[in-house]
Amino acid sequence: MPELPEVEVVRLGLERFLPDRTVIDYRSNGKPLRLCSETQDMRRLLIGSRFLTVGRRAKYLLLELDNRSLLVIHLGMTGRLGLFPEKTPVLTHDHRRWLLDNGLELRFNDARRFGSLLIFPEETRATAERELFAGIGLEPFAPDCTADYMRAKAAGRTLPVKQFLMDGRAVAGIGNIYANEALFAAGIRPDRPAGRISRKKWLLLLQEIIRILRHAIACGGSSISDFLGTDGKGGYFQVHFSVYGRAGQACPRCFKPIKAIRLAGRSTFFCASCQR
DNA sequence: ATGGCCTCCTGTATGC
DNA sequence: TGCATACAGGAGGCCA
Repeated sequence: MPELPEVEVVRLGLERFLPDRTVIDYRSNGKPLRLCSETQDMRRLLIGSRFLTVGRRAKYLLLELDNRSLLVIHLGMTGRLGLFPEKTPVLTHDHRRWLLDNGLELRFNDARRFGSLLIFPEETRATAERELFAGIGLEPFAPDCTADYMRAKAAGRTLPVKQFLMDGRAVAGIGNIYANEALFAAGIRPDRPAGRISRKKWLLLLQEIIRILRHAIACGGSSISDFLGTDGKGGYFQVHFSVYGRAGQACPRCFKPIKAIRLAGRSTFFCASCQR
């Protein structure tokens, strides 16, 4: 599922095509999503409105309209957004569709339906955003997301650092893949208690997180099985994976076999020799 | 407060 | 081939 880089790739795709487009129609196939606003609210607030900006916070996409309402989209594990000519056959998991004034349709496809689509009118959007993002940490690219900040957040925590990164309350947008990759790059074992990372290691880890996320965005994200950008094309950062999904294969640094364990139920990959 | 576990849902891979 | 099982990139809720 999409982590920060994949969501950012989708955002960049939408940003090229959505601004200035007016919504002509909205259709739902009635299948429930994890969270979804009522069809009547979507139609009332979106039809006749024009998209202005396409933003992102953590793994959420924020689409602002000219009536100042805000469409919030979360892709969950398998959500995809794509733009298609109106006549394109609708696929099984195309759950929601927005017809635009240029004959293209924005479609939300989500096999597992863990995604969310929420519309907030101008009056409630500020409150809604505050509640939605209340527990979410800093964006990794934000200037105030520093080693000292991370160290302070992790102080006293015995939780494995991988879970600390993925949990999003300190730093946003890092999921299973990029947590694994960043910890390898920084030479830190995923099961090391978050509170037992030195300042020097936090400096290195943050630097690697930023480098890897940027590189992944430049690669169009990671497509393991189902991530696609809005243009329907996959990313290729997966060819740069050092540890993720590489159990038993040679560590790119020392050539010893990569280990696979489960941490909080999630697949975890690391090199026991390079990561301490 | 913290951390572990479970759940939502479907598709795919693997093993018997 | 068919069937059962495990697992998948997220995230929120519940419980000890």
